[in-house]
Amino acid sequence: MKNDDDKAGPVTSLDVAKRAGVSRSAVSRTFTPGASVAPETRKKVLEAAKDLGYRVNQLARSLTNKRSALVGIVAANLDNPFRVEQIEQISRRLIEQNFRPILMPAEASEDPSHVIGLLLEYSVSGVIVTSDTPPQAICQECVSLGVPVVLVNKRDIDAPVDRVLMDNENCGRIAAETLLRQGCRQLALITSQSPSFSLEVRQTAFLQTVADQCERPARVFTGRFQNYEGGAEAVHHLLQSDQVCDGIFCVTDYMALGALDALRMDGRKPVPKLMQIIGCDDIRQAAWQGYGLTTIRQDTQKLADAVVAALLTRFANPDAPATTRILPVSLIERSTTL
Amino acid sequence: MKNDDDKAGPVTSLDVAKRAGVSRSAVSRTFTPGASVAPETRKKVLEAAKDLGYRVNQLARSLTNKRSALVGIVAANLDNPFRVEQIEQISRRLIEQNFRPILMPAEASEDPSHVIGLLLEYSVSGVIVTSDTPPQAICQECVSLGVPVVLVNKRDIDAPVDRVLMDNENCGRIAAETLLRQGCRQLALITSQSPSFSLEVRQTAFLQTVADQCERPARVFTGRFQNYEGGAEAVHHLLQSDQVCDGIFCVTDYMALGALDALRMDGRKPVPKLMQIIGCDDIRQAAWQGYGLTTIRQDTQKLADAVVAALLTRFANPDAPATTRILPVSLIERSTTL
DNA sequence: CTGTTAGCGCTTTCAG
DNA sequence: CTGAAAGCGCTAACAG
Repeated sequence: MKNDDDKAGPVTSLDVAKRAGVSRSAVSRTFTPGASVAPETRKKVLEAAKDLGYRVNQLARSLTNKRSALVGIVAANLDNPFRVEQIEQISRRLIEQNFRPILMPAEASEDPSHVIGLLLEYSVSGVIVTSDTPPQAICQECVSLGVPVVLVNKRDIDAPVDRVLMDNENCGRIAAETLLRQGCRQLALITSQSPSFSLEVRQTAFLQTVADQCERPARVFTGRFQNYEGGAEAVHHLLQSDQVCDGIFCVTDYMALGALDALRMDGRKPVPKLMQIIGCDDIRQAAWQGYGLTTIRQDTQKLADAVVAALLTRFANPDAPATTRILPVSLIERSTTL
Repeated sequence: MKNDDDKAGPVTSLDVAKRAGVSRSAVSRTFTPGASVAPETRKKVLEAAKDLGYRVNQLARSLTNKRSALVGIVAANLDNPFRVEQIEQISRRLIEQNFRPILMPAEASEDPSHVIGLLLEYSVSGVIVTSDTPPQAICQECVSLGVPVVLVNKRDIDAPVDRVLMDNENCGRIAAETLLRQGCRQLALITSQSPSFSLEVRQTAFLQTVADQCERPARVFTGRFQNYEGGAEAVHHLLQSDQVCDGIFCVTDYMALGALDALRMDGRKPVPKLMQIIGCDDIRQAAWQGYGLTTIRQDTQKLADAVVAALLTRFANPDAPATTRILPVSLIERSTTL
């Protein structure tokens, strides 16, 4: 039933107004949730809009509102399946709440400032950072522009930004306690040479727990990168060292899979018989038949909920003090532990 | 050196103009690539802008330009690492070209129309679809609104939209020829019960090539889903069938990994000795030590380049006939073939 | 090269 | 509840 006007191009609220025989304001109100329009008027407008194929121009709307429904997501390390799960869940929640996520993949090393600047030009109403912790300066700038920043699994910072973390400390603790409970006598920690904040916390908690509950301190082996290859590399160091070891905590599943494969390839230390291994994150690959990795799960859905909740709360109350949400983790036992 | 005015809020071009002692137009021109401004003026403007912390409001700019730099990416199946690589590369290219990608994860099954509608409200200047082929109606609508659509690895459609495909036909052919060349006598095809367009083409080409070059036709086994579990499921069917078979083509690496693990778990058909297997896509996991999957590679960087090129070309020439870009593929031999 | 003027499409007071 | 009018921040035509 589309009635092409003479002039092509997108249909505006004025077109709809004319056809419905009302004013632009009436049209606007019809499409503004919670505005007062007579049911009669509303009906006429809706009908005209449908006939014409009208769509609100959100850009124009944002211009007056001073706030768009655009939200930036700054993400690095998309090769790690865990990161992907995070951003997928976050995007979905955002869209459910009628936001539109702008995805900004960032180099792992690169300073997120630049990318955040790019977002600011688009009047995003919020920025979610899952890459490196952005410098304080840019956070301050966002805040002073009224753009909330939510940091996911990032270090604390001296700026009023909200954070969502999973309970990294507990990850390390649970890993250590589980391995010891399963009878391991000499533990090892596998991590990356330049650990991010989360990894650092996991490491420290693990090492501390081992120190507290076991006579032998855990040994530490590292790979250059926080990925599959890094895990394999660390295992090579471990095997070369010829030191006794019967239980490993890998700070991420992504590294753990590399470690596990390297261990199996080598063959001297069958898992879990002579070597037990626990990862962290519960990426889908951990559950694959070929791996069956025991790990510590964090629920990316809950994480996404928390992130979006943080954002919404902040919109409602821009001047509230910065908050930190810590999400619980749980052990998932599969076949790499006894 | 930020000079807070009395009135807070974002700095506008007028603020900069005043401070630099010029008109708003001069400011606008300074920030418009390829506009003519006297170097002197430009300098003054830039300085004032920096002092004030000015940022162009792209939303306002888009409103006059009638075209934003927003580009929608509609993606499903983000659990498949290959999809993730695609969208990561595409996002990066887009950002390099100063676009901003809006990520719309879609349910695999769901009709992309709705999601595209959400994008249209934001005056996106293009839509890239890697999920299911959207219905013709919505494509028509995009086109008539001047919003180019680029389909990635999707079926052709009766609407003027550009497509980027990899050479799926060659994938199937190469797989068949390679397996036969390596001495396989009885081939099998593993695919999903409801194959997407790409998979269908790969299947058909594989089956056809086998029919042409081998006396025994290939057998087909399917899993319910196009994923790891689906691959494993198909292998179970294959093993249960008790039919002879010494070479498998899996239509995606993602399925192939599940197939490989199931085969190893079972143990009766060691790979590659008694069973050779070839996947397709070359996801990173295929190269993992634990898998070493022989596969057919498509270069996601080239794909991203082609997608963005299609978009740019279309901007330059909106009325050109629809194009299809087909990207070459190549065999990567690892350890699941002899 | 520069400033003035007139909108882009929408929302939002403010009277009626 | 409704319409008229003003303006969000920017750019594009046009004279100068």
